[in-house]
Amino acid sequence: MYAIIDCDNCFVSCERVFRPDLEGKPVVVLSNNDGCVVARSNEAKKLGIKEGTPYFKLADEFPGVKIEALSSNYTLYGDMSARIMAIVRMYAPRVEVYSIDECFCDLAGMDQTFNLKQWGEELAARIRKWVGMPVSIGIADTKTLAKVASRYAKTYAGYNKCCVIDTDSKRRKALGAFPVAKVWGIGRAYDAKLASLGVKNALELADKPEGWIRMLFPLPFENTWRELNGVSCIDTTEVNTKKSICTSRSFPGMITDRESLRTHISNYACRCAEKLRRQHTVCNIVSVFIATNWFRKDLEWYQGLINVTLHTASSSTTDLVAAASGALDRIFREGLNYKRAGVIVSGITPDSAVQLDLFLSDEERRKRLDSISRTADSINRRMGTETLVLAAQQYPADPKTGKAPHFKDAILHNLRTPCYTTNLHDIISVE
DNA sequence: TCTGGGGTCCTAGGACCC
DNA sequence: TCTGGGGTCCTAGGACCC
Repeated sequence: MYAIIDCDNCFVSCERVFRPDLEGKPVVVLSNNDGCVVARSNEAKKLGIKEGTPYFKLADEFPGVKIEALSSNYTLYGDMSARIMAIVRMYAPRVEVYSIDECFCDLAGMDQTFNLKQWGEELAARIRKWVGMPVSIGIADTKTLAKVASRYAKTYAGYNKCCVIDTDSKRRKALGAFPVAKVWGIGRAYDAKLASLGVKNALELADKPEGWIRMLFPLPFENTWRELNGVSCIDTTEVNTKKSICTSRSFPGMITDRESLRTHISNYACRCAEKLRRQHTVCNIVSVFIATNWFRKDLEWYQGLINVTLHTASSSTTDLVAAASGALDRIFREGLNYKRAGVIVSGITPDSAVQLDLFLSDEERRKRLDSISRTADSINRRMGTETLVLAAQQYPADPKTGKAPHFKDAILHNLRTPCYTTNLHDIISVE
């Protein structure tokens, strides 16, 4: 059996823990640059606010409605998430953190010893009490069915935050009332195709013969179909080393000059290098992309993407920044208004097994990797991010203050809330 | 004026090899 | 009229997830 523990409206709920005045109100949390809605409270969902709605359109679409909007505060959400996962680990031996707001537990063996319904209700109550986060728990034979169960737990108060699907009759009943579009692994495109084939609910899909699935759908879809029929086939082993790492941003305004773009790209490459080192890996492909504003139909649309192969796999900031900077020059076009850029690293392998560069001694490589990047990592960990940066990462100084702005300030967060749990200055005082 | 960021896997098609 | 068979690698793009 598997359990999924899923936070209810995660980002909004994190904010409400420290802002109880937001209870019962329509609340949304916004993406970077306060761009669009990424999380909604139940009240906001009820109003009909869709995920992904641009913030600037909210006022037009909902005139006269008071909607509380907040910038996203990932430091807060990450810390709350870690606390929740720590509690889950007290309740189950094998926990797979699937995303910031949900995790799977492999309950093999526990189903004989525990009353799973009671176990889930207790866990949900404990998380609510200790962290303040409402969670919904689904338990079933497969992850896909557990997801179905968790949605029932979320929707109907009668389940007391935990729904268990442990018999075939319960499975059929649950799937029969479940729209196929809400099944984990079925998105817009598959839903449209299934609708055209006359399949509306999850049970109708589960009851189709295997040959029908194989003929009409690609491989991964078959796993979803199996899981709906109670055959577990979505891997449970947690993948903790990523196969590709991306750092990208949209700019609050538009950028036309190459050197500003280079500063941003250098910062993205640096972030990628840090992420590589954190998972003890190196990469040998560095990709850079730049793009103009897709939404501005009045301006020329351009997207440039290029891959650069490194002679020696590396996670060194200097190597990656140099590669990304050179790549930028090959795709940059004069006279355009750039809105978005990013760096992707791939070809990722463990840093213990690096193919040596013919022209670089092992000692030299180690020196580069360890002495510079690792030292910078430890200084930045101790003194705060961006205490030590490459000159290439430095933004031009503000003429008024004489200080160079930080990378993390290049994004708008006008509605940001405090880092209640991770910054001493932000701790709430109660009078 | 203002439209996010970070991942996974699979497939189709083209260039090239023998 | 009729133009093989079997690979690899790369790129671009599409599907999905959060």
